[in-house]
Amino acid sequence: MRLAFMGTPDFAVPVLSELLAAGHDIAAVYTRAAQPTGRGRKLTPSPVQTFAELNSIEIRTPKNFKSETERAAFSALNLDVAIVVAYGLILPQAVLNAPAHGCLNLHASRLPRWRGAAPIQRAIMAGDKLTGVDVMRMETGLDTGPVLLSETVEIKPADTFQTLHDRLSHVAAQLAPRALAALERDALGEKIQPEQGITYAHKISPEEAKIDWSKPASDVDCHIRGLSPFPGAWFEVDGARIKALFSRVSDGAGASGTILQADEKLTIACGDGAVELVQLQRAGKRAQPAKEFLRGFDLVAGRSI
RNA sequence: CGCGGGGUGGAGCAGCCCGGUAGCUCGUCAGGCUCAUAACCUGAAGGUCAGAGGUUCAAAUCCUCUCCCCGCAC
Repeated sequence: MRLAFMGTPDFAVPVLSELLAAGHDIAAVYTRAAQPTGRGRKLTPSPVQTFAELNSIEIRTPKNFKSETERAAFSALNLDVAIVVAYGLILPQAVLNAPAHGCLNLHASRLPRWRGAAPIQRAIMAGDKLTGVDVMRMETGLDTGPVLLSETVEIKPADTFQTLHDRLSHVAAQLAPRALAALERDALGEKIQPEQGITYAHKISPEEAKIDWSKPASDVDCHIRGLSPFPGAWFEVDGARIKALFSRVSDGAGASGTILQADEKLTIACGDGAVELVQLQRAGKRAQPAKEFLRGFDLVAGRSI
C-alpha cells in the first residue's frame, strides 16, 4: 500500500522498518523536527529521521498541520493510509480524512487504559500485569478511536521501562504489517472503546520521579522499574542526587526511608515492607550494582534517608 | 559555545584547593585459624595517577589543549 509513516522516537523505528520490509510504498516519513538536545545542545534528528535518511525516504518535519499548505502537501501524497506511532503532533480532522483508509495509530497499551503520552511507564508504575499494543483508527480525541487489532503483552516482575518498551516496540512492529494486510482484504473489524476503564497516562515530571519511601514497597518497586532508565526514579542523600535503576521487593520493615542493610545489599524500609535497590547511579557517575555503589558512597544501616 | 560532575593497581573511591616519589574498601594469589565458610588473621602480586604539551629542583596535585564517561536540562 502507499502510505505515510508518522513517528519520532526509538519506539517507532522497528515499525517503520517492518513496513518497509513488507514491501509497502512509503511515500513520506513525518517526524518531529531535529531539536537541540543532549549534552552540548546539539541539533539532533529524531531516531525515525535518522532511519529514514539511511533508507532514502522523503522526510517531512512540519511544526504542525495548521497551515493549508501543510495539509495540501499531505493530501497530495495520495495515500492509502497513514501509520502513526508516537509522532508527537496533533492531527486535525482534515489530515485524518486525507488517506483513503484514514490514519491508523499504534499505541503501547490496551485501550482505553493508559491513553496518552506515557503508557509504558504508567503501566509498570501502576503494577499492571498485562499491557499490549493496540492498532486504532484515529479520531481527533486523544487515543479515543475504535480498536482494529491488538496484542497483549505480559509485564514481568523484573521488567523496566526499557525492557518492556523494547518488547512492545517489537510487538508493534509485527502488528503493523498484519494490520495493513487485513486492511487490504477489508478484513478489519472495529471495536469501539468501552466507557469503563479509561485512564490517562500523563507525562512524568521530574518531581514525580522522586521516590516516596512512605508508599508500600511494591509501589516503590514499580515506581523505580517503571522509570528506569529514563527519566529515572531518584532520591537524595546529603544533597547528592541518586538514581535507582533497578529494585526488587525485599524482606524487612522499619520507619519509611530507613536503611535496613548496606553491605552486600542495599535495603530501604518503605511504608509497608522494604525494597532492595539493586542498581544505582549517582550524578556524574555511571550506573553500578549496589555493592560497588556502597564501596564508594558512605551509607550505613540505621540511617534515614 | 546551555549548566555541572568525573577519568588514580581487576572493581569502587580518597588524595588535588595548601606541589615533594600513591592510600582506603573489595577482589586476586599464598599461608594461617576453623568441623567448615562468602567469616577472621598474616603476607604478596598488581598503578606510564585518561593522553599530549607547559611551569617547577620536584606535578596525581598548578596552567593549556585533546579524547572518553556521566548528571541536569531536553
